[in-house]
Amino acid sequence: MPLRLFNTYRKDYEEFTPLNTSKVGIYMCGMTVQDRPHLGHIRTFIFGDVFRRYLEFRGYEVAFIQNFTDIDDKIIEKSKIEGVDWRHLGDKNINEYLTSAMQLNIKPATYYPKATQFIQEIIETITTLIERGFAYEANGSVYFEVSKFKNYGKLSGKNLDDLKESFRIDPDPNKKSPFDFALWKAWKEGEPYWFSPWGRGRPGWHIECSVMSTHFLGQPFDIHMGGQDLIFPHHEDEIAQAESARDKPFVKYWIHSAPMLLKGEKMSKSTGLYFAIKDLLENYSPEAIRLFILQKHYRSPAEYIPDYLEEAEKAIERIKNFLKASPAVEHIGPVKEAVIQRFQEALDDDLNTPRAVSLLFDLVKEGNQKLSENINPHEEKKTLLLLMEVLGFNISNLLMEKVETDLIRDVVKIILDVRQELRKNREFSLADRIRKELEGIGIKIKDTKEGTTFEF
RNA sequence: GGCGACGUAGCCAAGCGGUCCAAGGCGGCGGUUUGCAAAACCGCUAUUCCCCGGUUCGAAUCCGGGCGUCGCCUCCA
Repeated sequence: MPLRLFNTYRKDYEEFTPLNTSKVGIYMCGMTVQDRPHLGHIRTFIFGDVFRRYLEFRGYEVAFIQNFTDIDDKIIEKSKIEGVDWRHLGDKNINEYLTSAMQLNIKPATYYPKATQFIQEIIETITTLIERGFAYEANGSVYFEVSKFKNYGKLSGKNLDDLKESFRIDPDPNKKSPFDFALWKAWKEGEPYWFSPWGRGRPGWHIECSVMSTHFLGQPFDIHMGGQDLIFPHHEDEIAQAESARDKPFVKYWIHSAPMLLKGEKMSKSTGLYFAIKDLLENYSPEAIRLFILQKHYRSPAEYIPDYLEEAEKAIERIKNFLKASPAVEHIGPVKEAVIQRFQEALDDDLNTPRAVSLLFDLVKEGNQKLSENINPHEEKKTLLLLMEVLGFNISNLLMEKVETDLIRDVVKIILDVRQELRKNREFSLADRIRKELEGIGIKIKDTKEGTTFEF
């Protein structure tokens, strides 16, 4: 079965065939780090994570590059407002991302290049673009001349005439045309700078991605991912730069994920309308956040309200209950091939994670049925764990009990033993009171045929 | 104004020409189990897929026209 993906460049589904038979290169457009990572970013990155895991599951070796753009206008602006060094601001947000990503079980990238680590290569590429006649210098800045690149607008479906109609900002007087974009920005007092053939300055916003992606993955490379909001102008400009610098196609497949909405509006740094992922992780489990995201197709806009995370939390609870209620699985032993087949069909179909997720719950249901008939559901459980692994759920998290020490366990056991006596003597009101009070401090107990169980 | 996406049960969300008299999750209702709970199981919860036309033997699925929502066109995952 071929893997079918929606390629933004063709605006249609395409069968995935990597440039090299067994190796796949993915460049995930990461954050510009002027602000804290939020749910919208995480949605994109979790899809990237699942896509990568699925390719690995299918036997590909994946090089996954995710950048941090750590120098640009907004970072400088924001650091001035906050009165901190721009590097400090960037590092803070990068660390916040990496910590949250780890909690969310997002596989670490092969490399996390930063724009400031590639200034020399950026300068070289800009020099090439000038030499080849695609760029020009003006007052210490360098601009890409859009009219020189014949395919401009191909990715975003825009043409220069339409853009002309809709141009909304005052054109920079240094530019030959308002569509031209900066490759290098001349230094201004109080701003960070690097030395270049055009004087002091810093890179423009799009060039770092063209340079870093091809540095690690070559040109062309297989997959470039990111949010839909990057299609224009960011990715359009990346194509123009890379293809003009090297006369070679830039990227084979462009994969874009839809935005996270908040009260009907896009969650975004610029509006301040967002939920920082770190804050969310204080109230919800990483598994619930992942489930919530994967229950929607990556190309559909998704509304966020806290209730949805609550719902996902309950759904995760259902899976957890099954995992805890069923016996541990052996390493060897059969899995449900038919379910794995359907799982693959779902993900082969442009990464249809909602359909893939539904199989998880089918397995839980079948497994529970077996449990209630006293049959060991080892096949269901084994298959479930396998599928969850591919979807990036942290299995040990699901199986792990929360904060508890041996001492507390022993104390609770004593209490429950006494309660058991009360129940035997049919002193239910006292037994119920113990249950209720234990629940009040976060210890849930269940009376089953095999005895009373508890969890924190 | 230009370009694009979408509108499926109380809510979230798959399905994209027949196998759909429409997956899965949350919620609700009834039952089994339990001293009562919890968990779990069983059954029910969209005669219909925004509206109106059309194509077809057959449409949630294709086409046309409405209405509505969102994204991009300026920094954004």
